[in-house]
Amino acid sequence: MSRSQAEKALIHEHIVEVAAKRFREVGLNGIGVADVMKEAGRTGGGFYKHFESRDKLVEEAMTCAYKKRKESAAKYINDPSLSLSDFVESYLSERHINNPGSGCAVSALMNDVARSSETVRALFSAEVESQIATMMTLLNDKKPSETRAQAILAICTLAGAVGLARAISDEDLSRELTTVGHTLLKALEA
Amino acid sequence: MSRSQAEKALIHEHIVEVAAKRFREVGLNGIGVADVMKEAGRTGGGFYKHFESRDKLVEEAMTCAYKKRKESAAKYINDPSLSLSDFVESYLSERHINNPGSGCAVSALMNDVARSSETVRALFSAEVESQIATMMTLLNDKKPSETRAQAILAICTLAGAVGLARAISDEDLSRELTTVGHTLLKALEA
DNA sequence: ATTATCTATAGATCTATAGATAATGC
DNA sequence: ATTATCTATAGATCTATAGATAATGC
Repeated sequence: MSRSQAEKALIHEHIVEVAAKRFREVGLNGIGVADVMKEAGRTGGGFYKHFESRDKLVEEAMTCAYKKRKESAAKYINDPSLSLSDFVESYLSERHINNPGSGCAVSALMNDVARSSETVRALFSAEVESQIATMMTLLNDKKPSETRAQAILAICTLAGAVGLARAISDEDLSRELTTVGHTLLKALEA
Repeated sequence: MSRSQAEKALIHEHIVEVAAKRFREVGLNGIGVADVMKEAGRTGGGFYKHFESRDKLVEEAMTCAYKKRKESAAKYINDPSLSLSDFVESYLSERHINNPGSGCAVSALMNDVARSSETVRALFSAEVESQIATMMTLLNDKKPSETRAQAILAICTLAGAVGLARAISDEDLSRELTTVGHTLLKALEA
């Protein structure tokens, strides 16, 4: 019934990954610890040998979601054949809109985070700062003095568009919102 | 102990107003019906003589929040001394960021709505469509063919900025995000 | 008589803990 | 012996309902 410490670490990581996915799908209060454990293939009672509290799971899950997102954003910086417009297209894609569980936690959970602990909000702040840095790298700065302001415009627009597109039931309007990428790119070129 | 039907209607309206405020502050699942009743000066048990279910309260509260927001947006359209930049400044003001309970329900609850019923999402869709129309009126269209795209850019940017600014714990970064208004207005003028 | 509100509570769900079980690791 | 996991449950909270109470309105 018991496991080795190495196995426990893998199980711990798996629980965090399941939570990171489910929290983005149903919100930070949308699933209980017993169900997260169940979906990770464990029983609810074992939870508190892995986490001090539910809040700690939320913190680890957010950190996990941010880390995975950074890894996926890195390819747009490292691959010279990919540019800002590819990133924007991917961020506003139907695939991203329809799969919050594997997508950007910033657009999926900003409202939840606004009502969360200082710790969760601090992790979120660091992630937004990191996303601004990534965006600044993707903007090949014609006007260096405006690069940061442009990066902030891009992030607010993208996060807003995805958040709104997911909330809207009218599929045509939802799709229309994602065309904001073209308007944004035009505005950044000007 | 009982009240007249006229009084009941006033009480009903007051319960909806309390819910509209509290839902925007703590999320659609952040407060129970008993506490809403208590804050409206009633006891929890009377709730179901006013609403068929908790979901119905959410629907009425969202409708109420949208209606009040439309009234407040109307003055930017009707008063010729107020322009788009005044609206943007007000939307991104510290006052709006710090008071979600009396602010725009779209930026405060988009993530919650994305996980809600078809009815709630349909009400949200109509509100976004209405905000696009308002924004189009505020944009004195130099290029009419692009007015709608520009309105969508503005709404995504503003909703995103307010959502992010509320979630971020770093006050300097939060304030910096609200300067996106200048970048947006410049982009719309170009 | 009807009904708006109140008190009380059933039933479901959630966080966290206690104690039992069975494998690890010195 | 230690510990990772399991079963079971205490205590809190939430939606919804039942029955009592007291005012309205024909």
